[in-house]
Amino acid sequence: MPELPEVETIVRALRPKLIGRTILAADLLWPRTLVTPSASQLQEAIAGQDILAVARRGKLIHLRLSTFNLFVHLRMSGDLYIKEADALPEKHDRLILTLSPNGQAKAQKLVFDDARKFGRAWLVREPQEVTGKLGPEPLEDGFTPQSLYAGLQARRRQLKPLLLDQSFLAGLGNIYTDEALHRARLHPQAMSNSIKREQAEALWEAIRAVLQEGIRRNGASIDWVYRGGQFQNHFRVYGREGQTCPVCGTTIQRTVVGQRGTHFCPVCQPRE
DNA sequence: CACGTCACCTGCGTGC
DNA sequence: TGCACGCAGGTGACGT
Repeated sequence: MPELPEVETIVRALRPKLIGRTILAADLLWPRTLVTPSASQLQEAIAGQDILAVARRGKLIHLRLSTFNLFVHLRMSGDLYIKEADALPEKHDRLILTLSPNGQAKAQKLVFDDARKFGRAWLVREPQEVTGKLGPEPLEDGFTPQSLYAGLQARRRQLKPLLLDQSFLAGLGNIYTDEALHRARLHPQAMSNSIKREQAEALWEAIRAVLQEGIRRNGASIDWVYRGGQFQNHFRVYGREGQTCPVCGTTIQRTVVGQRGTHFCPVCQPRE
């Protein structure tokens, strides 16, 4: 489900409900969900931790706690939401955190739900332990047309796998990469070091535009997991194989690049 | 360093 | 209805 805009949407929804509350207990239902610490150390470490801030780094959800930092990566099918404490456990619940009551609100719990079990959580002292290898945030000031151009020149890789590499840029996934490349009129398999300065500028602009539009529409919901987003109704290429390009009317093609389904317009995005 | 392949998992849609 | 198959928003560990 989630790329940067979907994670940002979840973070914005959770932030006002979580800040100022205390985690009372943890219940780990699928042990591999927790990378660190060990399941036996989790309870003692997390009980009594206050939630000071709720943030996002790339696709990671970051809860800043009194003395620890909790990170959650939703991977393919994860979701994170608040339920009433007396709600029945569901089939795909993997980690449940009991929250202190919030004013007159009833006791609640923060649930990490993940059908495919790819999602992961970390409870660490230092954020760097989890975020250390991530590339720049595409919507922050450190990411500029110049830095993107320099990064592209420094590598010799196909554009799509490079943009999916979280150490190159943090937050793009399969959908937003296809959408950004289409907006920038670049072929997914163009080599990064062949990109001209003005093309890099167009790509920078396209990346920011698709992410901002995704956030504005509360993300994309394209399967049974995520709810509420509208961006899926505005895809130009993703999932539109056989339909027409909204720019030129050509039939959108689907191919496979780096094991990922890849959608593009052969006219707007010529291979050259 | 770049790339291909597999592994991790479950569930849904399609076609026979 | 059942069943096999392909596909899925992500990443990490391999081998070449």
